[in-house]
Amino acid sequence: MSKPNSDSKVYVEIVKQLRLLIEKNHLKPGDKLPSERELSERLNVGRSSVREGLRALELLGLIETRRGEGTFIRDFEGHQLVQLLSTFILQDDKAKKDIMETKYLIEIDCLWLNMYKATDNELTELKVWAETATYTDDEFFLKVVQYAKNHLFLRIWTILKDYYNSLQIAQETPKKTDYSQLIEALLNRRESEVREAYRTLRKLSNI
Amino acid sequence: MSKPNSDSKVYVEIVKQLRLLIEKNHLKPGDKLPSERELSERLNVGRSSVREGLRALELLGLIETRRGEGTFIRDFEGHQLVQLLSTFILQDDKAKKDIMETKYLIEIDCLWLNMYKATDNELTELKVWAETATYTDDEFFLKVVQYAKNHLFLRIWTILKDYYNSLQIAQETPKKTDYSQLIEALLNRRESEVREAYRTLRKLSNI
DNA sequence: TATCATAGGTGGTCTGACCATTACTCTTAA
DNA sequence: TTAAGAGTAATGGTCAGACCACCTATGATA
Repeated sequence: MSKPNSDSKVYVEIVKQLRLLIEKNHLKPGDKLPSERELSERLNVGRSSVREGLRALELLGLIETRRGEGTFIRDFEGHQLVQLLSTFILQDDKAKKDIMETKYLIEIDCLWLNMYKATDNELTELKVWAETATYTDDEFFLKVVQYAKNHLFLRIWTILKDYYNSLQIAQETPKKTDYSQLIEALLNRRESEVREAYRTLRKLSNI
Repeated sequence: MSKPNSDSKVYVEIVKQLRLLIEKNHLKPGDKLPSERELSERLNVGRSSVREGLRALELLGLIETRRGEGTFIRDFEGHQLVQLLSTFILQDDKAKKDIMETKYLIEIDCLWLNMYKATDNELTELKVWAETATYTDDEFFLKVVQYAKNHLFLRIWTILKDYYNSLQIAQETPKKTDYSQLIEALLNRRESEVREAYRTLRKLSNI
């Protein structure tokens, strides 16, 4: 290691060096990293230390290793991370409640945004789909969130959804009429009606 | 490893086993994990593999290791998750509108949560503070978000706030009366009143 | 030219060794 | 009896070397 920088652990230094290497060489997802042995030599550290760093990055979903081939930069979508963290973090009930609560409120936010942003055409189209097609709850609300036309909400909701599903909460599937009524309320552009429809769909007492 | 389960890598199995161990023994943040050598023996794997798993968890902020002492579960109530998620939530979405919109809606969500969760005492205390102390808008809403008692919202809002501030949006500072009226509305537990007060404070036409 | 066996490179894992730091234990002195 | 100290055990940190399993490219052979 060029700069052990006193007390920092070697594997952390490896991670930093790898980041620099990626940045310097403009490496993109799919590109190959140097082999473990080469990194070990170039950085003047043991191969096991290199591996500790690589394994951490792999668990984060930032790289991908294929035996016999090498280590590659990954096009990370984050699902790996979500899965892993959820199993650790979601142990206490408080966190579970937070996730449910947040997901619900953001769904309502997106419904609200729909009232102002979605066109009648879009909503009508959505309604037809909701009444004819077969879909999961996630698929329905994905459309709702998409129509809200806010990329941030889309991203946040997507992550929340993954966490939420990993909770394995027993829950009745809403009826088809619940969904179409919700959209009907959106078409009427009546906030209270929308909230009421959502409450019914999710079987919530308040909100 | 009792069940190598075909192709899964050993260090991933280690991570799983550790999770089970934590769950089974009801280990809390601060508690000590078995030593690397003991884990290596108990799970019948090499110590280096154990270390790969532990290092990954450490980089995620889930555990903490102290040389000479041992490995401990960390209080991951905290920021590690946010940090990691934020990098890919907000990496290229700099759309001003989205950030503003999301921040406002989440602030309203938190206000709403306050109506149900915050005690009269808390709100009164907050009101006194709002009328006497000097504070920034961020500081005020930080308290609001905190009183909402939802860590997820707290994390999301904190990130949004930073991005929002980096946008350098010209905006009038709300008056002190705006803040106290908002809290007054919370104390009355009237949703419409709260929304109206927030609208006034942010000088928004709708929402 | 097409096919296939071989060798070399790569990650995956284990073992054993040594160091630095901390915790523990037991002796010794006040 | 108690407090201080020295010595020992345990722990994480790191390295080196050895295999193995797998993939790829090379090159010889049919």
